[in-house]
Amino acid sequence: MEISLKIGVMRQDSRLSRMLHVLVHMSNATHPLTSEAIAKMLQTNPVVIRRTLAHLREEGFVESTKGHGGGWILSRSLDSMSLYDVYEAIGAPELFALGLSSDSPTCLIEKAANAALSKSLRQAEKTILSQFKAVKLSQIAKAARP
Amino acid sequence: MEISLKIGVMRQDSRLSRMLHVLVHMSNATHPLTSEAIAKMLQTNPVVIRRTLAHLREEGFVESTKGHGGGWILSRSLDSMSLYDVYEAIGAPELFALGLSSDSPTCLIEKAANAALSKSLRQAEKTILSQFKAVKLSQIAKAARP
DNA sequence: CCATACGTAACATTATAAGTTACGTGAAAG
DNA sequence: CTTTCACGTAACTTATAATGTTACGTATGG
Repeated sequence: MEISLKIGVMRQDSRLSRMLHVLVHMSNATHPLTSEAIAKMLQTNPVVIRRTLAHLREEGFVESTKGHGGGWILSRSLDSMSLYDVYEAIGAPELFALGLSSDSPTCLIEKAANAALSKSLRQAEKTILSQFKAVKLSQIAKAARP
Repeated sequence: MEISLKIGVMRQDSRLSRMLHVLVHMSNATHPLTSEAIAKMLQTNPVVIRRTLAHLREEGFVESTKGHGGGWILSRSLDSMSLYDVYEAIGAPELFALGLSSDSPTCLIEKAANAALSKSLRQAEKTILSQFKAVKLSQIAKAARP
């Protein structure tokens, strides 16, 4: 008898969540963290880690070094990084799962329906992004201390 | 030579958008609208229409009749239906494309990161849903009149 | 020179909305 | 009563993007 719990498969983009997690770990580390070690933390694959962290490196949030003793380190303080910064760094992925029926509808009704919907979503986007800007990673680190 | 424009494929859930569109059309119609006619409006397949409208029927927003002259009609006024009502009727689908890394993290840092993220998202959810509640379909219909 | 660790291309997997096919049921037209 | 229409629904396929995996190249420290 096999008791295999199929753990909640994510169909949503979890990169932001993962990067927040990693960055705080990095700030606690005294040595560079290897992709493999990070992958173990996040229960995923080293290549996935490298891929996503590469974006953060491009934005100057982390640095990577090769070879012995290499890995990933923070290049800025958690206090200088907001949730928004990380979100932007990974490419500002789509926030919403709801979409419009058509890009450029000719039907007036469709236009009006899309307008109503996107007005609400734009408003919510403002809410999210302003909250993202208001949260520094240092706050997360602080909240994680027992 | 074939010039086939691959029109923007939606990877997001467009059911809400589509249903808003359909319902307003229904309110203007003097006869029941067939799934096929609706599918043509929305540039999709009749079965997709029946599937989604079935939810609205269960909630008492529309009725369907079979056979000659059959199709879909509104059973309530657009003025009595909010965007939120439709959203709920189709099953209150996931609003956000961003997800958390794990359902029940044991890592304190992961917990803190997820908490920060979901706090923002919950706030945004409130924004969206309260806006959905504030918009009646009759407003969309009105906005669509030239 | 060898082990380590990132860089990256190429490919496989997965989940879900969406699309499609097929056939059943019921109702109106004749 | 038979035909046609239109919904009801099961079963299957498709599409897409994040995710996962394999493989190999490159740089670095010992």
